[in-house]
Amino acid sequence: MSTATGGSNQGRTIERALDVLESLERARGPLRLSEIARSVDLHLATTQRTVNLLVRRGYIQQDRHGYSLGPVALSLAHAFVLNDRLSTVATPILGELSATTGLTSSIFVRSGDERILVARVDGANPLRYQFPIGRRVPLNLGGGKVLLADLDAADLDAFNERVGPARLASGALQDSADLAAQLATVRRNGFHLAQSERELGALSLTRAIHTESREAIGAVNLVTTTEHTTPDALVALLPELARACAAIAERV
Amino acid sequence: MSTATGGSNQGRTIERALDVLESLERARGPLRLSEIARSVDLHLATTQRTVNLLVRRGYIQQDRHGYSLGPVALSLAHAFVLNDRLSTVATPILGELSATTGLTSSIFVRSGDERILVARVDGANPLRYQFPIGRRVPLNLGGGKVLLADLDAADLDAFNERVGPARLASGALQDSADLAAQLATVRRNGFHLAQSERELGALSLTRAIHTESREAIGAVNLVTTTEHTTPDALVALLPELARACAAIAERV
DNA sequence: ATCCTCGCTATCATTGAGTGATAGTTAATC
DNA sequence: GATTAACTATCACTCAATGATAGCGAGGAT
Repeated sequence: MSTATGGSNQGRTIERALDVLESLERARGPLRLSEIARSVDLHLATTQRTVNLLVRRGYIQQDRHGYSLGPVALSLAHAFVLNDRLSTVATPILGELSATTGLTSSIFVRSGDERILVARVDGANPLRYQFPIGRRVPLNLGGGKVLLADLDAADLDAFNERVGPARLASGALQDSADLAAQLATVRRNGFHLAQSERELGALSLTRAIHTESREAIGAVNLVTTTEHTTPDALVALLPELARACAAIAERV
Repeated sequence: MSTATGGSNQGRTIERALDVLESLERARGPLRLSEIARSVDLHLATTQRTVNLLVRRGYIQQDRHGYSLGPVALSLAHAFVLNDRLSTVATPILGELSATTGLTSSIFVRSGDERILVARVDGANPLRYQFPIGRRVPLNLGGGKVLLADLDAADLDAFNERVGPARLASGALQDSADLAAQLATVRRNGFHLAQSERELGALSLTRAIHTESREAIGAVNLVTTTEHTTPDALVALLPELARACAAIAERV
């Protein structure tokens, strides 16, 4: 339940404050002080001091139902969007990509053991389900795999250890052998084609953005549904996708 | 330069981490470690530990030019937008308000000694200048005054002491007597009409959202320009504005 | 009325986590 | 190849964070 730095011992205070913030991020409604304390496994007194400080600074707000994230979250995001090189460079390129393909395109980056959607441009055919900016999504599900492909065996094992197997939209679990096989395919092809992984009927084509030094700094995604397109037709758009990735890598 | 908790001594560690975050929020580009240290007045070693921790957690990212805010800012904002009662309740009401008036409407809340734009709906006549969601704006400039109107003399003095006089778009300073007079007008009229305060040629009509207990939880804003509307015509929209505020207060 | 429970706040002795001075490393620049 | 810049690592000291406990106020139940 907790992001739990466990009993670890360095940077404890700040780490705990971030745990509190993220417990509110995950919550689907206001939390009581005691609920926060429980979810991050902190003493009530410690939680109280931390929460009150974050309230004073606007990171948390309180109403009669409890505590939730405060408006400063918006300020940070606003500043991020203004300054972030990758998202400012990528947005117009996603615009072209969506214009030429007619599909929704998006870009995401790795953050810890998840990925975060950083920018999105909707295509002509709007999607039924939402994929909103800022959302945290598993790395080992759908297009996230292109960001795992470069991990060596030890790092991948450690990753699997930390996050466990992903559950597909079908309900099936994706074990580590499945994942390893798909990562090999990604390495061979340079892209990932996802069919009903995150969402039933969803179809996505994803490619990593590599710098000159082969480091993946993010990935670009084309999303559609089986109703609109066939897998083969989507893969046929790979050159467009690759061009967008190259253009972003060049300008970032 | 620093948000400086000064030499104060409680919650120091977390407060310093937030200072670091907000120094990057204010920065108009990547900052070097030493620049962060200077701007928040911290020892380099302390800054380094803090920054590295925030990098590990995704709140800060590093590139060859230095440090800037990380993508987790987006995740927090995403969660805020999903959960915040006020903004979810207000958005459709702003939609109606903008539809009937044809103007851009927005809602902001107080956060510390500033206000933060929480939601906005554009009108038929798009504005030349941007007023983006998440932006921090002075409380003592433009519509922000409706959130200061209920302060007693001592609190207002303390506020003026902390933030100093606002500078109007004309370049003139607004001293504490100016401010006090305008706050009295706000109390009498129940709204504030701003003419070229934040931006030359801008015209805005603002009203606070009061709960049953008379507490102001935010404010609603109608913005236009002198080219499109006269002050009198804008004030004539006050009933619409008041209705929106009442509707929000009722449902929040 | 009286007794609980719940949600939050306040106090305070203990101690170990954060601090900051210093030295080290890497990489670029002249 | 010397010099600067940017960041990292180490470590003894001490002060700030900690957590146990007590307190307060509001709302319900008996």
